[in-house]
Amino acid sequence: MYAPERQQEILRLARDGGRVDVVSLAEEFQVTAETIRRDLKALDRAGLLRRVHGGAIPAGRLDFEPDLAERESTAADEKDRIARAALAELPAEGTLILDAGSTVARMAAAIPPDASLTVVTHSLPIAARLADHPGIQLHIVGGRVRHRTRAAVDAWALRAYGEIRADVAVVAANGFSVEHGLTTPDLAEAAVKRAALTAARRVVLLADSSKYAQEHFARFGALDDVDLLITDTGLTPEDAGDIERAGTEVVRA
Amino acid sequence: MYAPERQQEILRLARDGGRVDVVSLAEEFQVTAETIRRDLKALDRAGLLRRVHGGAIPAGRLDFEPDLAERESTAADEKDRIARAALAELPAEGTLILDAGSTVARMAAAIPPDASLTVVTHSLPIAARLADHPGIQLHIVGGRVRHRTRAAVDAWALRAYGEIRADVAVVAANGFSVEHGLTTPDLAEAAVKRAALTAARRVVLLADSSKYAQEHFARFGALDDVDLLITDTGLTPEDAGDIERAGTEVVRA
DNA sequence: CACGTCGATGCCCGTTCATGCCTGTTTGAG
DNA sequence: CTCAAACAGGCATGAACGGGCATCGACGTG
Repeated sequence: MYAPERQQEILRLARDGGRVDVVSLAEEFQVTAETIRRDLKALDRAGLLRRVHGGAIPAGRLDFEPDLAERESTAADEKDRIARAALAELPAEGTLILDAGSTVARMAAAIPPDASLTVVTHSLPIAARLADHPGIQLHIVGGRVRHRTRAAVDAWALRAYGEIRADVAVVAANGFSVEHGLTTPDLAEAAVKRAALTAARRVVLLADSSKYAQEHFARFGALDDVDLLITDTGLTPEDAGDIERAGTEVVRA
Repeated sequence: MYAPERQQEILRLARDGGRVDVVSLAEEFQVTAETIRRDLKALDRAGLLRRVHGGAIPAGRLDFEPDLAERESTAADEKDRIARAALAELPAEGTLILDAGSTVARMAAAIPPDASLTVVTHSLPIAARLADHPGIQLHIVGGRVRHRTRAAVDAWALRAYGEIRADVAVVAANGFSVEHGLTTPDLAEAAVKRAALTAARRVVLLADSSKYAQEHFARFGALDDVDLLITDTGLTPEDAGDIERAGTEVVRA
């Protein structure tokens, strides 16, 4: 049996039974578990299956994105520390722009109940989290909602940010460096991020150290657009020094 | 059972029953409480559930009614029937405006996974629910978010609806009658509803029979702005007749 | 036909993941 | 205010994972 045949069959089994597991597939097709894993990985990349630990589930069967429901990764811990440190940078009252991103979301979730803020965001998860916060006047920025990030983008979002002026913007980036500035994989999202940080008097960037020196497709600003970078101790003091010389204050939480 | 499957099921149970608790989930799935806690934490981080001591409640509930035990569940039953009937009125493809409201939210949650639609909504819970639907191009309408209904209102929302034209709008009302039309308690919300139904070629009203002959503070349209009313069998045939004579088709689910 | 290439598969081994158990701390109901 | 239940964090364990390397057979070229 050829690999594509086997994968086809695996897909059928998965759709049929709602799930498959590596060990029984290996037994079934008389191959090793490694081979099955490679098959599942291929099907996962093709978007036909969703890989889970121990097996796979047909795509679309789960009505939420598991990559949003990130498990206990090691990064989660550092993101939490960054989020807590960021909290200290929030004004006691005033207006705040919150970018999309898991670290920002975590910070939003930790905003104390007695805070009194006006918050503007284009992130759906963050808005959902803050909607019932009694002290927060929430404004959602409209637009087309990207599936992967659940953030609003395009014309409505750009125009909305063009019409406001906030005290602080808390933004995230997939990559940042002194030379290439702030980057993210998606162009539409980059445009909104740029609009968001332009609309604020003070810009705070939350990014764990793994993002340093990364560059992605779309650039949305220079590092000196950022007034304060909050990151973790994974960033070397030398790198921190480079960034500070470029004019951005650095906090290593 | 894989962790994501279990989490999916927990989410379903939570949305279904309004709440879940750690101990019964642990029993139900034959795992320890620690594992359930980890699941709930993951779902909480993803913004799908709100963690509380002892369990969790679904994020973005429209109203936290004190006891949704019995009185709610009977109403829920009828709302579900209305929601299902409304589903049949959706175009196979095209653009759809969804108003805020629990019945509309139920309908949105029941949109089949193979649907291919463009959906515009100013309701945060509905947007959150549809954001990961693979076949739906979702647009969120921006604006100030009202705490009680978690819907966007005011200038941004009004302008957005003024700029679009949809095939169908599915709207809800707190009260409806032939004489006083469609009413709701909040003025700002009424303005958005009016803008939403003006932006659609066809207007479908979802309202259970308890809303009939009710009038609230803010009026956002006449009954003959509505092309089709979907309600439950609690509406008497005579009342239905009155409404149909006024030019609105009535479906009693 | 001989030889080199390449893709598929299997094997090995260090790493990660999911889960359970334990312990000290926090929470909230009475 | 008290106390049992719930929680968080640390640790242990076995299964699952994934990258690197070896093998094997199919294929193509000279």
